[in-house]
Amino acid sequence: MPWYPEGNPMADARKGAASPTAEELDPCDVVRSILGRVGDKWSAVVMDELAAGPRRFNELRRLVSPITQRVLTSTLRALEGDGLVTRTVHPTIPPQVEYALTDSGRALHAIIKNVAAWTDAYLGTVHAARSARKDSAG
Amino acid sequence: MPWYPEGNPMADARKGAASPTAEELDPCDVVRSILGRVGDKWSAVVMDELAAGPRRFNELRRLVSPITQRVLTSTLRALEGDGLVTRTVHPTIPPQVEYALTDSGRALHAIIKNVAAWTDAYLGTVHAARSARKDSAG
DNA sequence: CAGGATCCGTGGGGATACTG
DNA sequence: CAGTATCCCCACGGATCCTG
Repeated sequence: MPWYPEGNPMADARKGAASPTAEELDPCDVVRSILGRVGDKWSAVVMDELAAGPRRFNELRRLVSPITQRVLTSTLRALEGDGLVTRTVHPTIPPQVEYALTDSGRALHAIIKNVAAWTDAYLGTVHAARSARKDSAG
Repeated sequence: MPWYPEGNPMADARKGAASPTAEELDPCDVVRSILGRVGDKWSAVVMDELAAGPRRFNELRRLVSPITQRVLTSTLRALEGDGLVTRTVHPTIPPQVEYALTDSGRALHAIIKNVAAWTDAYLGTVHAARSARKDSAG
């Protein structure tokens, strides 16, 4: 039994098109959006850094290296929007904002680590396949 | 210890920019590319269908519903290029092509199912976070 | 049946400048 | 410090037509 819709997977789940009442919301769409989230360019890296403990914005910016400030912001907003990270503002001067993983974020991060383990196990297979592809392509 | 590079994650790993000699290839880049793969719009769905058994092209096309032929082709090529699925051509008339998961593909699919399980467990959390976001936005 | 070739719109993401 | 605002590029994905 598939976890994705028969007719229109994902659709505009990330835009919240029809705003269903949570119980009507298809888990399939959520799975797809979550896969898309951890599959985007930086979310997984950010989560992995946050797994070590709460971090501040520019701290993350440095840890996640060549990420742009604009992209880091939108990445964090997206993660926050799915309840994977929390954003805590300390009203000091200068402002201090701390980002941290939630329980769900931590659980999802564990799965990401499984992908890392998978890569460790199948690195040879992947590389062989890529080489073969390169081989037949010229 | 992070599974991604400090300086330049992903980079152009998917293009095979410098064609490293397999041992020099950073596993980190591979993790990112794999996450990107299962995070794209259709790969996970295709793999889930293939998990039930080998399928032919147009068979998949119907199962994965509104996917375009062009996109299904490129998705399958990408999966094949990473050694996640095999493509077997039977020289009949009309031509018959069968796609199937490899061992690594099956293992990766298992992880994807974990994400589905995660979603099942945290669906409420995710929805609550999304509602809250919607709440403060509108 | 299983694609290849072509055209095109959308938006993810990079660079840069500015602000409370 | 922690963002917001703008501009821009191009890869992803959709639509359509054509073929061995």
